Amino acid sequence: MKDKEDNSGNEGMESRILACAERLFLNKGYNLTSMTEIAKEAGCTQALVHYYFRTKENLFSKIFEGKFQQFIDCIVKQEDESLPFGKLIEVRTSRLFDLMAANERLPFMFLSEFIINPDQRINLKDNIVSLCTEATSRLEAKIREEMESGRIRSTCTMDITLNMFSLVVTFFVVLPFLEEVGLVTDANREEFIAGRKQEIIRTIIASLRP
Amino acid sequence: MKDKEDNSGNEGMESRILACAERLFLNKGYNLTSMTEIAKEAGCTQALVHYYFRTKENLFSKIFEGKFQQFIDCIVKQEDESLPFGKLIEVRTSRLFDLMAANERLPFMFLSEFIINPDQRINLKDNIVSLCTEATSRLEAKIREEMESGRIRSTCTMDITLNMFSLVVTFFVVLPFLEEVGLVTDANREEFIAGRKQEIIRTIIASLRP
DNA sequence: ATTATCTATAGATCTATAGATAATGC
DNA sequence: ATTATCTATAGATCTATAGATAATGC
Repeated sequence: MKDKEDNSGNEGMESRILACAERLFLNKGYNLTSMTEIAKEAGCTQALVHYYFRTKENLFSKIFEGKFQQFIDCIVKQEDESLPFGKLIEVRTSRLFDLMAANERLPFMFLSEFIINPDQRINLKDNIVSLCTEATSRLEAKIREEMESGRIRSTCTMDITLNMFSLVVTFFVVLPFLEEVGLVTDANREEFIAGRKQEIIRTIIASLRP
Repeated sequence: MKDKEDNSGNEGMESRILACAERLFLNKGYNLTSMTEIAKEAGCTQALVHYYFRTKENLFSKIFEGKFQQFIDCIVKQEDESLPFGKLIEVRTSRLFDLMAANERLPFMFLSEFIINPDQRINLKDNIVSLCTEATSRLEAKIREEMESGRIRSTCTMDITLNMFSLVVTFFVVLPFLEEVGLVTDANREEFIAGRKQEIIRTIIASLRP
């Protein structure tokens, strides 16, 4: 009865706190966000935030792990294996791109929390390994097959995966810069993002031709 | 007489402090590094750090701007314009890659300081714009020429630049993960990095074929 | 009764500065 | 004399907790 986790309406302080904490952690990372600030945003006392989540660590973990799971689920989702190779790459890239578009601050959260404090906080190492294995294993066989039949140039799964990841994620990390600098405006934003998505897919596929 | 900035030997507390601060800021970002910690590492009192640099902000700016300038100088360096297009892309990518290899924590410093606090601290916007303009302008004409003569597929400077930047920078951001997870070890590290460098160049060039 | 919320406060930091003392260069 | 260094401390935060009070469900 306690874990409603509803979030949908304006029901209850607990979800208000969670929502505010999520937004703040995503925008400023763990260390720059204070319990006091979360409380102020949620409209309650800072003691109440501790009442619900005991420690800051706790609150952060809850949010981070939720986001991470969501990320995994999306990536690992079973795709149609019968698709031709090019289409498969396209579907996968497209899905990663959309996920990032819906969570633009996610990479920043990862960087600021996981890379800075490798030892500390969350132990997602195993999670990450299995994610990578899962994400690449089904691709691996297909890639080998394509290479052997000469339909793509010689390369490896790691490189293809890194290329996909690099192109998609960096775009969203760089986007705020482009906006601040005026290269992307409110008017052309949607179009710019859609265009870049197509270009990334085109780049990956074109780069694989023999 | 005061700004020796020698750094080479073990001469003087001031350079010791600068060196320690640089290392700490690069590894943990501005907010996670305290003056106390810098002092402790440098082997002096925290008051002394203030004596030399007055404020933390000051100390950080000095280091950050130095790094940024170094970055600009390296990117913008005049290359041989007479090189064939493919070679030019290769030289440019290679140079960016080597710069990153020599400053693996740089992207992190950028992210943690510039993206989190866009308004705050350093006003590098103009610097960045002129860097981008400078970096792409000389390429622009060449790209148009290649496209018109059909030697590369239809694309634009922005996309090529983003591709280069994404592939190179993300690799170094991801590298610590790959190490932690065991995919890259001390034994294969050098080889892995060199291999990835070649693959990135190959990817960019291959993706441009008509 | 139990659950949700507040006030108040202890205990850690951290930045910055004032003021004392040691080292150095004329 | 000037420059480099230290000790001590003021003043801001911040996390976490204790203890009081208001709201809610039987």
